[in-house]
Amino acid sequence: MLEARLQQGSLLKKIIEAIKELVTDANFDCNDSGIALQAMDNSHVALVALLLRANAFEPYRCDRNLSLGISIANFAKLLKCGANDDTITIEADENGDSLNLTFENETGDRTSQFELKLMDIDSDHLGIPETSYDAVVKMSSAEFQRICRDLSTLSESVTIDCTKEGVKFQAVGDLGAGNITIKQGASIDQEESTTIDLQQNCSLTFSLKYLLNFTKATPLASSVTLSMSNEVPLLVEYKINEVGFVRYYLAPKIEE
Amino acid sequence: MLEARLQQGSLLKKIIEAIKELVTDANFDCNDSGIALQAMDNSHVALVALLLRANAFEPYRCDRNLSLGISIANFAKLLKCGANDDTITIEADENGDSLNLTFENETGDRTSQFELKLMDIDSDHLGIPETSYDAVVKMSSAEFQRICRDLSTLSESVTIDCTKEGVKFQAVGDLGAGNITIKQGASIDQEESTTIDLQQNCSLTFSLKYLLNFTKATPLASSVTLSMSNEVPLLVEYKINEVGFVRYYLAPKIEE
DNA sequence: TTGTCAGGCT
DNA sequence: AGCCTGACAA
Repeated sequence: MLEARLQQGSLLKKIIEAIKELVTDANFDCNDSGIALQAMDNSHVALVALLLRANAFEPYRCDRNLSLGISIANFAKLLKCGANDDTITIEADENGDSLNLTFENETGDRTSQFELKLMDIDSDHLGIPETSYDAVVKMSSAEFQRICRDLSTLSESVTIDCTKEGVKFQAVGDLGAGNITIKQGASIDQEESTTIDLQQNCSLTFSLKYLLNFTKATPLASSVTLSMSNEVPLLVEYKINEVGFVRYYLAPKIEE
Repeated sequence: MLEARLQQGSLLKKIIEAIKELVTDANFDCNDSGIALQAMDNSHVALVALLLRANAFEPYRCDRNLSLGISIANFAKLLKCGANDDTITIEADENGDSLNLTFENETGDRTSQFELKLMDIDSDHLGIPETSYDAVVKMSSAEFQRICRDLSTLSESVTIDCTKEGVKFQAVGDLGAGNITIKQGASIDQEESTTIDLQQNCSLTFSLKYLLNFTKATPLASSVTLSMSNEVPLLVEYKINEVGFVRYYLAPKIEE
């Protein structure tokens, strides 16, 4: 039996929007500490990890571990049936063949209930090692999105170089070439300011199509963290205040 | 060697937006007095002339005359990679096979560089005679845009009549007919006020498709000047404060 | 390629 | 506050 009530329903909507393009079906693993999801994207190139801590909900109740196989696309459809400032409650009972969604508006004079059929999903549960990275860049999520969007007009892929001076995004294409350099900590605004935690310079190349996809999570956080080591998958993390995170992993393109 | 730095980058973006629909490739002629462009539109019906004076830039440096063959479409793409309040620097070196674009944000913690490949373009350099016109109408650019937009729902072409009383725009089409008359000096606001400098009444008919295209320059100036003489191409001019102008020329339709 | 939706600008 | 442009999904 799971019961989880989320005051800020828009949060769940945004989270599902942030992953639905990449993952069509996935297991939501629920236990008393919260709800987690881990899944390879449809083309088995990227990996998505999501955590919603129990204390994000009020109340939160989960008697025993449950793995809810959810069609993300259908879940997203049902979530659109709730208004942004509705409270959302999700419930699953013991037999676990369906998920109940309840929307309540602020004044409490409207209640909507939806039932989502659950499915059996083979979980390719990859253990993700908690690595330490050579470079950890924290920057404005909007700026990261803008950079990915701009550079994708030039090329399919971007090379990210991290040095003490800053982080440089480069793309080369038919109509020309472009690079964008962000210096560390120049901005005064704390949230917007870029910080670079550098153990070692690194240079990696990634598919812009995937990065652009990751930036669907931009509405969830004002900043994003890019963690890199040479020849190791990039970690792109959006921390959601007091709630949890959405993380994306993407392997670098290998130099030929 | 050309180096030109424009504080208000949005200006260049707007200028290119104002001409890109008409002209896909054109030579930018640079000398020590500034940057100029003259080109027939793709269908060789209209003519576009652009001037950016050297003093619009700070600094401006152009050692020797250069003719930069630019794909306007690609230039526009790269310009979109800069934010509106970025400073833009354009540079071209001696061999002139590429143009460098640099964007810097206000705080200076982000620098973006883009390289645009140049091309060889045959310039059909038409000398434009500095005529004196029978009627010169200065009016609100927004109002002119609105008139063109409204009348193009009625017809393909508009007839403009200038008399002492004012300027009348007429269109006749299948669903009916319409005309809009602007009287001289009706508005109090100086910039918005319409003035008509009339030597002789005139009446000319133009393609609305082209006029509508010219009004892409509306964001560049609050007023527009229409200069007309019977059976002579119309001159539509947007003066850009302290910077230069965008001019469009369009031959009238001939009465059958 | 078209229609819908969100964000930015005037 | 309204209009317009750009982005995103079907």
